[in-house]
Amino acid sequence: MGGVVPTVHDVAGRAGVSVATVSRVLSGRGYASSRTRELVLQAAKELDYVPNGMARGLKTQRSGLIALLVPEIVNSFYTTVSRGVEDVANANGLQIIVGNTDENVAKERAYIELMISSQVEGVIVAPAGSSAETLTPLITKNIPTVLVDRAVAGIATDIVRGDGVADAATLTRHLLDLGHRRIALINGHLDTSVARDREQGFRQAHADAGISVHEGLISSGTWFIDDAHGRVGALLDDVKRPEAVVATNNFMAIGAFRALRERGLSVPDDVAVACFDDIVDAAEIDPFLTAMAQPAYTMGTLAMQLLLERIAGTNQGEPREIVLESQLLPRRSGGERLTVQPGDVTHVSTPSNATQHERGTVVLT
Amino acid sequence: MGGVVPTVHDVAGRAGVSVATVSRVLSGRGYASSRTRELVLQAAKELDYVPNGMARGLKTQRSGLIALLVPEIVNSFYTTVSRGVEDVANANGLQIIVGNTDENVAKERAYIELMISSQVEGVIVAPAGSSAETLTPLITKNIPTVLVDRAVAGIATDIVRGDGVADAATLTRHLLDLGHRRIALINGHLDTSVARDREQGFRQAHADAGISVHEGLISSGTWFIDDAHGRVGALLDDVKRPEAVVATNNFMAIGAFRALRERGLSVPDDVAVACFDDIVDAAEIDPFLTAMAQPAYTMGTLAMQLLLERIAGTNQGEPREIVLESQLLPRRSGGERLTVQPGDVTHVSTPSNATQHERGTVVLT
DNA sequence: CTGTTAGCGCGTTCAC
DNA sequence: GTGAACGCGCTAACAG
Repeated sequence: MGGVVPTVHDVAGRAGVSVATVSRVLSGRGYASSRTRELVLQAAKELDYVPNGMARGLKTQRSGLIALLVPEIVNSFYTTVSRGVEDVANANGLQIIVGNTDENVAKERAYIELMISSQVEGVIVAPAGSSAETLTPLITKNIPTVLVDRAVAGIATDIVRGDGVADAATLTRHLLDLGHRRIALINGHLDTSVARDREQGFRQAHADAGISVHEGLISSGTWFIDDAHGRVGALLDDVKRPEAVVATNNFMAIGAFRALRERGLSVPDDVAVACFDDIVDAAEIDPFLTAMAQPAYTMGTLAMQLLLERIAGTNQGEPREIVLESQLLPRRSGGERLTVQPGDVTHVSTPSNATQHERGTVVLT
Repeated sequence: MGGVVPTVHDVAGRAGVSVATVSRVLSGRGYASSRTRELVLQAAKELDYVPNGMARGLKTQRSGLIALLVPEIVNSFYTTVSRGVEDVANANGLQIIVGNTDENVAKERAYIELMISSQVEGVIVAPAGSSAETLTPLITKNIPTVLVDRAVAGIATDIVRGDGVADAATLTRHLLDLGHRRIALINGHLDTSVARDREQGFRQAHADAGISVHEGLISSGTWFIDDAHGRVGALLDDVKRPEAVVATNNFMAIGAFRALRERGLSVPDDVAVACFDDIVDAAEIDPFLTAMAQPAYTMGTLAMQLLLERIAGTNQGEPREIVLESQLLPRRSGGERLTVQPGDVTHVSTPSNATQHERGTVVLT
């Protein structure tokens, strides 16, 4: 049982050639007679030789690695984004390494250090905070960086995101149109651009409709289930409970459902619920939750494509911003009176492929 | 600005000391006067110095990296496993890099090469196939390896898995008890140990009850949504459709629901459905889908703990096998006549923590 | 077409 | 307490 990992020297010795020849044959670059080539390949296979990526990377200054930093890997929105990133990366001979920052700036900072240390060739990040400080090491070191989902003030890089203001306005208007008036907004951390944008859109839809928002029904906090659970619970225990709840991400909607279920309240009869980012798995089983679905997979693929151009140097221009359209998926939790017909596009298909509602128009800014 | 990544030399120059001193200070090993220490730290901070992991790894023969290979990263079962792995790894100063094999042996092989090349210190893998061949490079190179979820004949390593036979028997018995007789088994790839085990349990439950299985209702194929969708569809279009469908993973249940929805059939009135591996997000919104929930998070943490012992050399003994108990979550899709009370444990909580039903007894074999 | 050699950035002896 | 020098495994010049 081996135990010792073979190196180029071992292969060279076995094939009776020099290390340089081995390197040339295996990396495909440089000349080699078909006979020696054969010899080397044979020896490499016999030894089960795998090149040491560290040594190679140290020499070539290339790692073939792309870093992806997401705030919450168990959230299907981000797994779908990551599939998009991965598919494009792999198609271009790059591997991705995923870091889960847990919405935690300190963890994010640690990951960025690790990524720099790993000599990744580029980074795609959905930032946990609003501070540019965490990301600056990437900028000063000229490591190609692309943001997804969330913008950060003071960081001028390519970014692929949704239109938080417009999306929130659309979703809110949808609820207003359904007759709801006391609408709660369970928002994420105001540190993030999306949270601020979505609150703005929420207010705007009210203003446009000439309806005043209920300030007491607006709250912000973390993006997590538990936090939303607590906040919605408090609202429900109040004398005048909200008629509808808008959660600014899918996890917070789950928190809302938990609070409702605990109190024996039913959706949408007692309280309507709608949220951002579809929960595909749930919708597959029962298309119930009304959601503003961002094109997660497409976000990932586009972010990776932008990154590729930066890495290759194809594009050295000004930072680009791609704003993708979301799609309103009116189902039943909002109190819709629509009857869903079999075959209706009220749910999305396998997240490993671009989905129907992901044909959002690309708006370049 | 910058653009050039600083090295030990830059730090040394700025601090007016030698590279050796810089290395000693920053790695914490070796002596240094508090004055020079100060100088070095200062210079490093000013330059935003981050050590080159490749160079360091090349020298120390340590990467601080753990590889995790899963067949399908968008499947919540595996994301939950990966959270478990990550939490334990991080607590021990290790980072994980995740590879998505897509149930594809070739992709798995490529990833394993990459992982070896990356000099990972250990590997946790849910194998895509039944062949030991893909994994042997890890064994011959003495890279600590732990399997999760799926066993592979001929690979003698630590493994953490569920009890496929018992779990399938329990779930099947549950459906039989509810009165279903024509039960379809939509199985995954028989290449994998779990698929074989689950079929065995399915048959056993029938035998125990003195009821014969309907061979025409048993099928196997890939673990993917689309495949299950097609197979269930064919069954439904048959003259005598099944009364119940057991999907051997959560994704295949989704495929079943798709086929049912297309045909306007309702669950459980027209056809009952149950599956392996809970879909937590869906259950949070509505605890509907009856499932045999494996303790995914715990699987991840235990696998990582076993791996840590192998890496540290604490345990050099025989391969261990940890078999975790699953929990039957009888909800409504199976045709249960239970009325679910608010507060009932019919769903699980945040997957980033060990959940209630994950208190499975640990059975050591 | 092939072998010798230098050096990527770091940690680590060993002298001083 | 500190610096000079070597080598981890690999690739890229340069000779031959």
